[in-house]
Amino acid sequence: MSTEMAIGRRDRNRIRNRNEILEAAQKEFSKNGYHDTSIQAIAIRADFAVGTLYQLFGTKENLYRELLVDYAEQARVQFADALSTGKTAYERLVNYVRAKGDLFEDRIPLARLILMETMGTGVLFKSGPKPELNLMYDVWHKILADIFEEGIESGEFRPVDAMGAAVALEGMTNQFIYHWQQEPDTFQYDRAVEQIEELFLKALRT
Amino acid sequence: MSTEMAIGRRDRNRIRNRNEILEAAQKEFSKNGYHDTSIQAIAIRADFAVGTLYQLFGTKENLYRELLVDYAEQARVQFADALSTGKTAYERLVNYVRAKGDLFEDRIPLARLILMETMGTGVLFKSGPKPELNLMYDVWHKILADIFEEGIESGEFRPVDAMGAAVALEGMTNQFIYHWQQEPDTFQYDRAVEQIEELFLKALRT
Amino acid sequence: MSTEMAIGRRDRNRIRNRNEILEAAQKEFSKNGYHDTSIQAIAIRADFAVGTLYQLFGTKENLYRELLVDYAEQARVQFADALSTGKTAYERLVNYVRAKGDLFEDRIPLARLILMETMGTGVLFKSGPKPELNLMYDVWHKILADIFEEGIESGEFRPVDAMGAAVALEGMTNQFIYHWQQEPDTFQYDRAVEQIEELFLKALRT
Amino acid sequence: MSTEMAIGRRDRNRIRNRNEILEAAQKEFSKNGYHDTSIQAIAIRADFAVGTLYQLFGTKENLYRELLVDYAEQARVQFADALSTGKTAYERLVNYVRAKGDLFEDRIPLARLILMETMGTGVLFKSGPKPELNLMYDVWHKILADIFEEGIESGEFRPVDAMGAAVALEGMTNQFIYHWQQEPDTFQYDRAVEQIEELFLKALRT
DNA sequence: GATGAATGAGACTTCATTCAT
DNA sequence: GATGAATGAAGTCTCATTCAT
Repeated sequence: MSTEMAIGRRDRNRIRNRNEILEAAQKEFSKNGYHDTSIQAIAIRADFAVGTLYQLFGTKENLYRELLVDYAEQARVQFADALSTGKTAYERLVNYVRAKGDLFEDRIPLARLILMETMGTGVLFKSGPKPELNLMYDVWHKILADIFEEGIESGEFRPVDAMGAAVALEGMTNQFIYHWQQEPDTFQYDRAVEQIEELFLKALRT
Repeated sequence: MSTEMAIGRRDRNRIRNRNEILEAAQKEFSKNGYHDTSIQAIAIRADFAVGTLYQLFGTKENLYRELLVDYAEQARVQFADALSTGKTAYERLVNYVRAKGDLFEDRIPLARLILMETMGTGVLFKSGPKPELNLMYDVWHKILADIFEEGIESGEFRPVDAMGAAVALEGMTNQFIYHWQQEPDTFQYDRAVEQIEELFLKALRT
Repeated sequence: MSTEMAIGRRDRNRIRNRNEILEAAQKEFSKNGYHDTSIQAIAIRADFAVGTLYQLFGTKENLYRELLVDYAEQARVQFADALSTGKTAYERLVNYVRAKGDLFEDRIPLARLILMETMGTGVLFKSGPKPELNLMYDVWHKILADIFEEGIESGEFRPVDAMGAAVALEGMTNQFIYHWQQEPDTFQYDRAVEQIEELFLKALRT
Repeated sequence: MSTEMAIGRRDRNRIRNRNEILEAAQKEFSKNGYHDTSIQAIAIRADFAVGTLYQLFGTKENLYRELLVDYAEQARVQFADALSTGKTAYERLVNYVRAKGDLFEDRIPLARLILMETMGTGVLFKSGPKPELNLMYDVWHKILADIFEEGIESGEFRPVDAMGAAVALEGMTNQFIYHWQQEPDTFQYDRAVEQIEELFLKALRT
């Protein structure tokens, strides 16, 4: 009835295949990293022929990029949501930290890839600009800085450097997430949230 | 008479060659990362034959490992030094943060490699144990945690989770270093030190 | 009532499609040669699906063959026409040389393909017999030889080896055409015709 | 004793390998043409590993180019020799025609490649300038034209267009060589030489 | 001990061809 | 009849590693 229903079988198939391939790619790339993952391996896991991956994604690098961009978009949406939920800046930031943990929990295998790319050590960073992925670094810093700024202006926070606070918060969450990945049995992310509050956020309040 | 004096021309040569090769390897690996650096490229830059590299290091992976272990040892020494300088835990931690920045400043090209490896996304983390490099992650966390513990026991710091504080501090410094690498013109690491004090360390004091 | 009148819409469509595809194929093959032209590229230019091309032509090689055969037939007709126009053998041969130039002028992009194939270096010559294209080589030599023979028998030409004369004439025209393609700005084919007369044909006359 | 004796074993090996590979490449390329010959096939015939071919020649196209350039140089030398032997321009040209036949007889498999490239339908002509191979087309025309010019100036030949005569002669020889390749049992190149004299060269004389 | 030519497994990518819709 | 997504064999090229000199 709607225009969206006009999406044909062809297109639906295409999208389904695309997603299945991205799913397989995510698992393989996360396991061994970009260079030690072959297109063959992804194709086998996805149960498609190599040619199909190339028809849909063009190059290995592009498949990888699409994977991260897909994920970055999801993240952006969820984080924006978290950051707009809560009365105070403090609450919003806690929600963000929690959402970041949730995202990684849902898609644990992607965690290493994301950390790698956001830390600037990844594949995509080598070749020129990568506007799609800026979301993951610059823009996130900026968005967080805005929340800190808000809190400062409303008198909720001490007058600190908002961008510095944003960088610090990002660093902490990343490191806690990494720590959590390394020792999933003895460390829960819930404790990370608590500690970030305790060690950092509370101290910002006036 | 001592065994050390027994180092002959042979061994001295070997060591000199080893260092020249590691120097070249550092430059090449830092430029393009592990996978996009070939042994032949390193050999050319070092002005040795590939066979010589294989005689001294066995495999490409091992050459890379030795490089990082070398660096990790330097870092360990410098950090241990910084962490034992200063009267209070607070001062020692500030010295550590400063020393970390200095280390990266001295050897900027290695920075990406280190960040990559310490974030767990590097080559060496893939396969099995990597005790030498734990220095770079686990052990550092532990050493920092000990300092926080000291500060807590002496009443200098609030009774927080010491390991949590260590993780948080590592995360912050890494992120500031990364930020600094990205925007070397507008951001000085000195400001990072100040902000880490302002946002984090001061708030720990009783 | 006749079978020819029985050509229905179906068949007319089929022929129209066939021609559109051949047109596109000609452009693509001429641009990049046989091996560097893909069926998909032809399909896109012709605005048909690849499946349609395969339904009509079976294989890539066959599509190519049909293209050349089509062209060869056109050429045969035009050359036969030229060779039967003119009172003397001399005139007929001049007409032929002119017609050959005209043909290449009309369909310049095909020129390289034809030269390639007639020089025996093309795709179709590789595998076994290729009777359709003999038109383009053996048969042409023979037809020309017949004209020379006629001229000799009628006393118009000296008693030379007719086949040798035919081969020589073909070689000259091909080389002039090639020369002309290489330097279209400074060399006109009209001059080629004059020179072939001057250097070769006139000398044959008694 | 001479400096040439200073060529070491290494270099001698390298040159021998190079030649063996070129030999194998010549056979394979001549059999199936550039595109239908794989580096694998050449490597197997030459009894080297693929990597060795790549170490010595860089790319497939370059291996092919070297092959033709090597050959072109041989040809240039032999033709220059033939063209400088003989008292009259007529004799020199006959010597050239004969030398051309000899060259092709010695290295029959290369004939198709050479014709293909000199006719401008080959692989190397697609991508920009190819100065090395100009020897095979432009320069040869020019050199021949100079001989005709000489003959004209000395009064030995009629005052015809020298470049036209050169083009005509090249075309004839090429076509006779091709004809000869096609029917090696019934047609000897000796007859080609005679006929070129009879049909073309003699008629130029005053 | 040093050398570097030789190796060959394996990676990415293309594209002629098929076949279910 | 027409479509074009899917296929997978095959090709080019790289590079870690070896070993005869």
